[in-house]
Amino acid sequence: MHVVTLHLTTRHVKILPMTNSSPARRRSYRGQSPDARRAERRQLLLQAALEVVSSQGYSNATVRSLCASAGLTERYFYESFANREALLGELYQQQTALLRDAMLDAIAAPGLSTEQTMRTGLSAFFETLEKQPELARVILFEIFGVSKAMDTLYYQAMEEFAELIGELAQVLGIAEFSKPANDSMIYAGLVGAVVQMARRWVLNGYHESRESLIESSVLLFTAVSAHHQRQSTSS
Amino acid sequence: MHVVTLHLTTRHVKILPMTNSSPARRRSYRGQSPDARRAERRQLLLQAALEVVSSQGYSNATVRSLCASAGLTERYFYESFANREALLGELYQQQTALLRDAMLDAIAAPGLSTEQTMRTGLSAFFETLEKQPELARVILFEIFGVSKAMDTLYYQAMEEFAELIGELAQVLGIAEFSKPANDSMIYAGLVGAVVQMARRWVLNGYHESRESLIESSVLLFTAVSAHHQRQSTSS
DNA sequence: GTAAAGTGACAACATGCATTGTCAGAATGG
DNA sequence: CCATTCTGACAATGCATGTTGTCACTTTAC
Repeated sequence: MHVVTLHLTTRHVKILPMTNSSPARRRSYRGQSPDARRAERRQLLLQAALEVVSSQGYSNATVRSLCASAGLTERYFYESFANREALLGELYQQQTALLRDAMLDAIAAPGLSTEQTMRTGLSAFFETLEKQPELARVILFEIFGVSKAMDTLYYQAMEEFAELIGELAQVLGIAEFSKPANDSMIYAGLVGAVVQMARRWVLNGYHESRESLIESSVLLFTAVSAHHQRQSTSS
Repeated sequence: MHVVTLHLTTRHVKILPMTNSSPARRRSYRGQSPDARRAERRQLLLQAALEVVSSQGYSNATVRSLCASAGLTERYFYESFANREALLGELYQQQTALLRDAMLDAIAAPGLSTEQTMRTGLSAFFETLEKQPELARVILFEIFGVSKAMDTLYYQAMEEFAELIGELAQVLGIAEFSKPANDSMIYAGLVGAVVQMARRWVLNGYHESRESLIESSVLLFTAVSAHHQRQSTSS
């Protein structure tokens, strides 16, 4: 349903060692094929990661605790993931995709004005964070300082959101600011602003109303948009 | 020289065990008093932390590596800091204070207009980050995910910067936005925007010119400021 | 000169963790 | 029924680290 595609296809698939002599046929178990069982275990681990990381933090999300939460043993962890970091990366990309798709689906509605598009997208952003607090914690807080690879994932995600805003700006006809300023830098700044608002919101236990958050963030966007229009008409 | 004072006086001072029977007189060494030597070692450790953390990351800043970089042994580490985290916290607050004071000193110049104040403060911000890349790495990147306490320090610092902007906004007469929006939330957003721009800048190896960064961030501030003035005059 | 404080190198201990390996028992297919 | 696969519990290994302790040596004070 969404337009922008991501390049996040680095799934870890372990090649099972299999001797050629004995075919080692794979059985179905509990009425499920081997692949189905494996996929189910993988999902259990991802769900456990969401729970443990969002509640205990990344550093406490040890392989043991993750497996305990998933009701599985360590062996099945390494069946689906090369290591702890791989699971966390997968989790982050999964949750980021959820948030992104929610926003893209929201602004895909036809016939929206410029401000309506901003408001709809930002509304979906904050609504997702409010209704899925575990997602919020993972995306906004627990991703940091895990590893270089995870940091890279985070900055890529920020850049993607900034690029998305840039594309929208072009479509909506508010791109290209005055020369000394840098368009993509401004989009990055807007993303940083909204994310910082969201962090503050979550950190305060969602004390403010979602409406307030939406209005505050829309104000930033409209201010920048209006500022641009004034500049281009006055020159 | 700066106005805003921080409440960061949680220095760790270890009480040396001292038997009452033998006075255990403390000697001067290498022409320095015991306190001077201790202070020097403490500074060596802070300097080492800046170097190691900015270049190797926090997780690689082990007690051993920190001591090796400082040319001291583990004993002197625990003489000045209760643990690894204490040193990191001290380092972060030290570097944050450097950045904050640079900005406060810059905008303390008398007779600045609203936009000049914004530009001067932001200019000092980016200039400090450019001329002290180790400070930039520690403040913008390596602080994350270290511990709950460090996260709290970070969010406090962000909040302080937001409050500073709020105070400036009041002095400059651009405070109080329309009701549904939240003033302090908008200030927090502006801080998040500038910080995100700075991260992107550092991450790209300071590829863009500092001027470009300043203009982009000033544009955000002036856009919000102008938007506010239009709103208050039109109502 | 000498006793005590200061120093530096490094061992020792405890801990926690990722990752791999073992093994007995349960479930399956034929 | 029975060989094989699958599963779960958990031991074993290896590694890195924080933190404390030891000890020989150096410098100071008197």
